[in-house]
Amino acid sequence: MDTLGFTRHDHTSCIADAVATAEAQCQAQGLQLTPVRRRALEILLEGHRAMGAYDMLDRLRDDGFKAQPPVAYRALDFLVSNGFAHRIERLNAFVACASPGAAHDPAFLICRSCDSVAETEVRPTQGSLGRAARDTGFAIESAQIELAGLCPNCRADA
Amino acid sequence: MDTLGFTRHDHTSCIADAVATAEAQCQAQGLQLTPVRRRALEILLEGHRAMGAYDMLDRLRDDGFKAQPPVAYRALDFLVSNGFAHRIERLNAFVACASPGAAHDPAFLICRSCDSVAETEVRPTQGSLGRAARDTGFAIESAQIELAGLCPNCRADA
DNA sequence: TGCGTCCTGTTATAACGTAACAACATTGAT
DNA sequence: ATCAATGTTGTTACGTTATAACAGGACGCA
Repeated sequence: MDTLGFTRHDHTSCIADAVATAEAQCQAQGLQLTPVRRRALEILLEGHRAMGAYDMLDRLRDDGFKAQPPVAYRALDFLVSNGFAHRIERLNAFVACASPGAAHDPAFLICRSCDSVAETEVRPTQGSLGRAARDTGFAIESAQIELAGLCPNCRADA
Repeated sequence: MDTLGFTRHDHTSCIADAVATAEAQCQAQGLQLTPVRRRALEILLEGHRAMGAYDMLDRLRDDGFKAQPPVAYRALDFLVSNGFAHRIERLNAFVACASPGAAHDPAFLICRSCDSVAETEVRPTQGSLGRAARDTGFAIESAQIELAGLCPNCRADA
């Protein structure tokens, strides 16, 4: 069980590593990490923070991309569907994945004060949730677990 | 651990009971279960099914309410903030609460085929989630757990 | 009566998301 | 070499979801 996102770390290399992982994985799977997609990933990685599609759009425009909404949504869809990012439903927003490449059922710890997001693993079919699903005959296909609260940094401020 | 929503039951009395519970609770807490709010609750209760705010709006209009979007959103906000309904983030939609009156951290089993929703209890601060949160110093304030899949009825059809 | 509070009615607009089509590049088959 | 298939981007236009802001009505209460 690994939790990232609220802790200090070497952020420059954290970005570089994540981009390199994405590159390698795209290479291996015949996916194209095009300039917009790559830049979108970098932008997400800059903060471990949820970012809306229109904020992403603005950032892409700042970088000189000709960007209408579909451009941002397509880049984000690519990142999400290939496991490089996740969508945070509660915020209508997106975060970079903390462990790209590894298949996982993520759960998110979302700070209501600074929107930073930490990601942790979960096995939804185990424990009480899985039991409840089995009891009713429900077949779980995907889980979305979002916990809201205060991150350690914002707790310290308050 | 109780799971409702996919099972056969006496639906007429299920609606009546839920409305009665809401009435009693409003009485007790000095809340006003006004006509729009009451009707909105009844509409949600008709199916154990997620319903969008604009669908609710249409239903209210059919019933003769003069309704613009804020009317539906206000009624739904009232129901949600007093525990008579829940918001399903994943669907931008709402369901009636399966155990109104009881304080609870709900988890939802959402059928991707028919949008019906079952509700089950969960204690997010226990188990691996709680452990992960404590390890990082994150203070959980609310949890939102949504499992998507196939309900028993839709499984049988397929 | 006049004040405060809560609720509703209404207008307008913000925020989020997508359908659909045109243009271009890459690849692979013939 | 050329053609078709596929995948990506650029663009317009629109659909869906949600809220700000203000006016007016109902009710309780000093």
